[in-house]
Amino acid sequence: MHTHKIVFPNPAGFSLRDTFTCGQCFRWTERESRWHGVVGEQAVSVWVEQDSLFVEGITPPDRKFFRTYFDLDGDYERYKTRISAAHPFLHMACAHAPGIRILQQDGWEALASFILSQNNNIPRITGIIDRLCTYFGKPLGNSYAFPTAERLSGLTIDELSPIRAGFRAKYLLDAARQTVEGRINFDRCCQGSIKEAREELTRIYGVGIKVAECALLYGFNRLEAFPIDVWMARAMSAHLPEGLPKEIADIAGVAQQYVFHYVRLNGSK
DNA sequence: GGCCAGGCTTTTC
DNA sequence: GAAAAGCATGGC
Repeated sequence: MHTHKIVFPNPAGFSLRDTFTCGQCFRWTERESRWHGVVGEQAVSVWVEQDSLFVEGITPPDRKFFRTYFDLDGDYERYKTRISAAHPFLHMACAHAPGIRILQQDGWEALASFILSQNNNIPRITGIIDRLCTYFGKPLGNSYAFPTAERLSGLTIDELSPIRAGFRAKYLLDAARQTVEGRINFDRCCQGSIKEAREELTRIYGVGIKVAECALLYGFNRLEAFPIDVWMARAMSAHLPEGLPKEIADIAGVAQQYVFHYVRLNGSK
């Protein structure tokens, strides 16, 4: 089958595995040393060879889109330097930080995904989202797009039951309906103050601070968002009881990702 | 079988 | 207001 391929210089230390499995996204799987996923309506495979990052699809992958998606213009060396300097514990977390980059995912997809993440574990979240896409997403060859808010907004709880989301189904439907009705201002999530952005999202039934912060960090390019889940809460009380140093408030989300990864691997001690 | 998982809403004190 | 219960599901 004929395919199209684009190539980027691979950023130093960038790890697809760490980036895709660190809990920020749920739709990438590894097969035969390549990562397969759907972004928007593009089903692609991605891999690293020597110093190059390849993105391949049936249709030509949009170069600018993927440059943004992988945050290839983000200076992660600079982020690590600043975060390391802010606190000894952060210095250690950075020293163990693998090549994670914060993906710039679609806002609606990130919002919906993290609504489904609450009081749940990553393997099961992945399963629910996989079923959600298979049942309700637009078919794309062998895979499916993430379903639109429009599609989901017309469903009932019963119709959503095959995805086995449990009590989260009603939250997802409220998010879809409010989005379609124009009650959630996505521009404000991207460009308003972080407080305004939070208010915009927590208007949704079932969206609290944690889910809002995740959606903002992963889906709305807000690096200052700082999600605190049970893992982060343990790490913060053990190592940063005074809170995150304010001089890195603008990149708190990046620090969060390194700490989250560190404590999941090593425990909070 | 109890506990936990990238929590939030509702109820109760 | 703070604390606890209830919520669906599945892996361990």
